[in-house]
Amino acid sequence: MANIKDIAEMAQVSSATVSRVINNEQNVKQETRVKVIEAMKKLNYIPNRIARDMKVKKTNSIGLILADIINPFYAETAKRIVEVANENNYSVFLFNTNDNINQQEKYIDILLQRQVDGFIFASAYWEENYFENIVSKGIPFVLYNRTPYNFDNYNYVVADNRKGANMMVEHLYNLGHERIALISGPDIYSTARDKAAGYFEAIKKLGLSYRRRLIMTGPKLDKCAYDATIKLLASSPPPTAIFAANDSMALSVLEAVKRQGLKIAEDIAVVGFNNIEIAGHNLINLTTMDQNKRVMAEIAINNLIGIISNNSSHDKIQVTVEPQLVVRKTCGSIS
Amino acid sequence: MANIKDIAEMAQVSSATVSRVINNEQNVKQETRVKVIEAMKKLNYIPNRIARDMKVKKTNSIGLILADIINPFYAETAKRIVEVANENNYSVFLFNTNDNINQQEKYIDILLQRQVDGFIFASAYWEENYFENIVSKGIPFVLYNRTPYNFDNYNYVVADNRKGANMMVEHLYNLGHERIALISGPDIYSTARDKAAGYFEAIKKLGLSYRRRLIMTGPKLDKCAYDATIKLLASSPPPTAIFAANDSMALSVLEAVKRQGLKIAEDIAVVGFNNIEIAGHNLINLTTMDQNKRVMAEIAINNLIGIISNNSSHDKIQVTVEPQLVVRKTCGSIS
DNA sequence: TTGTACGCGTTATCAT
DNA sequence: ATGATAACGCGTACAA
Repeated sequence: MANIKDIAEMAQVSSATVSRVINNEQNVKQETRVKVIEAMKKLNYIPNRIARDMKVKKTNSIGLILADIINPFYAETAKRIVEVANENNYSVFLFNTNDNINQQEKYIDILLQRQVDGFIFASAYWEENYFENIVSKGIPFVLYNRTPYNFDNYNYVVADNRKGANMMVEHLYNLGHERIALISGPDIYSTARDKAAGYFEAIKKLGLSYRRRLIMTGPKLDKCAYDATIKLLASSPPPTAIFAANDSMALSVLEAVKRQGLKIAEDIAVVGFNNIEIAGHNLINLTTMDQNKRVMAEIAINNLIGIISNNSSHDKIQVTVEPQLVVRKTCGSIS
Repeated sequence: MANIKDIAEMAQVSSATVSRVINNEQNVKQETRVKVIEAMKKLNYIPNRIARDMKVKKTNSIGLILADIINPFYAETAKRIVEVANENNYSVFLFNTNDNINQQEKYIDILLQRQVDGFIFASAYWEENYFENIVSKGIPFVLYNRTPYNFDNYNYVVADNRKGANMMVEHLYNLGHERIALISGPDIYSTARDKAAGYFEAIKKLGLSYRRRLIMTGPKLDKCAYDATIKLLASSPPPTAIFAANDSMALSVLEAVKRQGLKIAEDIAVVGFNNIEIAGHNLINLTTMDQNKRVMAEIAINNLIGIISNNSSHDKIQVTVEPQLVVRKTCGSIS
């Protein structure tokens, strides 16, 4: 592997000059520039980026830690984040916590050692205390989608889940539903908390009676959503609508409803949250809340890069994106 | 940011000793070890991994370049690759070519500069010449799923797409179909070529007549599959079965069939390839070929890591995994 | 068991 | 416009 000195030797210049042409600096004679470039070609030279990074103390790399890349919601945001990062000459390390609460801290440590310039967390738990640790190191990060319980001082890009859930319940109410069940993730996710809060808010606002029986939460999400649905359908009186806190869970709900021989929409309304791509498929037609993932992802990555380059950690990025109701067919229509 | 010297100073030892405790070497007195560890804690020390990497000439990082993380097929393999890599103390850089043929080479160059220890390519095009360039640099890589036209000397993990397609056509034939359409990606993907080859092989073997009209290929995949289906259904006589070269396309085919008011399975059989998770959903029930992505991904990453650590680039990893027919409902049943 | 000294491949400073 | 050289933070002989 040729290095900068080999090039210098072959081109009969100093390594400083070679460095100049590598970095496209202008103060170098055209003639010597071509000499150097030829030498680089001849030796198949590849600049050693980590040596450079060590010197300039910047790696142009970021860490993306997310909950589950299988979930289309995360896949869609990961795609956009990686794209925009690359366009700006950043590379991204991908980590997948698989919602395993112990991985997070380990991955952060690895990324810190690797000297990343910043983080995006799409995997935060409600109770988390080590973000302070990161800010104390002065390395910027933005929380995506989920937040820990105390995040007023952090950068974040989230959806207004409380409002979205509220709107969704109201939509179901307007369709004539009064027994609306909620199937949500566990409280360790801020998204689950906020959606539950919005749900209760709406229940109260609309004067619907609160039924503990209709609230299902659990850690295994998809698998849990299926089981929860079976239970709900067996209860009496059963709910007339089921609100799943995300589309992946809603898919499981649909599956359970069908398996029980009930007609979706007709016998029971089902709605989700996220608007993942498959939700719009005409074999699914899931009514859901769109989060504009593409825009959310862009805001997150662009601002992270902005903070990194300006080093102005003064202005916090705190964005709450309004979700939008997407009415399809699983919720049925006004009779 | 504290460095190894700061620790050495505070702990009243040499930096060499600090290095020893960082790397958990045994030849250091317990007493001094704790002194050092305390100093590290006190100064909130984080070892600078890129300085270490430069010294030892190994980064424990790999590059994963894939075609489209949105496609569940790639998402599912990416997840497993990242998981196994992490378990083995490797970090992975993720790049998404979005099937843009120009990105690939650029990303390879970036990864090379970043001194990755190896690559996994799940995005190769049929015509590609720069892999030789990488082998000449001695850095190992494995081709995943797709291959370029000349890959006998490379490591690869692929499915037997030819055989899989052949089996699928035969399955449809056994169900009574004789006009079987193929909707496939363009020939720049080895997977598309191989599936087409298997399709023709079966057509011939079964004595079915070849109809040019029934073969649709195109670059835009999903969108193209939808349009192709519309055309196929309008042709006369229309096919009685449509074989889509992957599940994502099959989903679009299903969508088009439904939109045309036809009954899936009853009026026309539809089958896919990949067995992505949603294919098993009981609102979809897509008949498809399972590729055992989890195992394929494990083979790829484990072997890559093996090659890296053994440095024995002698034994090539060349694995072709047998796909397995998964019969669900979109293909209909024997009447 | 510990310390000294050098090198990894760059960039940056200061000369010239 | 170019060169000499000192960092960057760490590992690793080699010596002690």
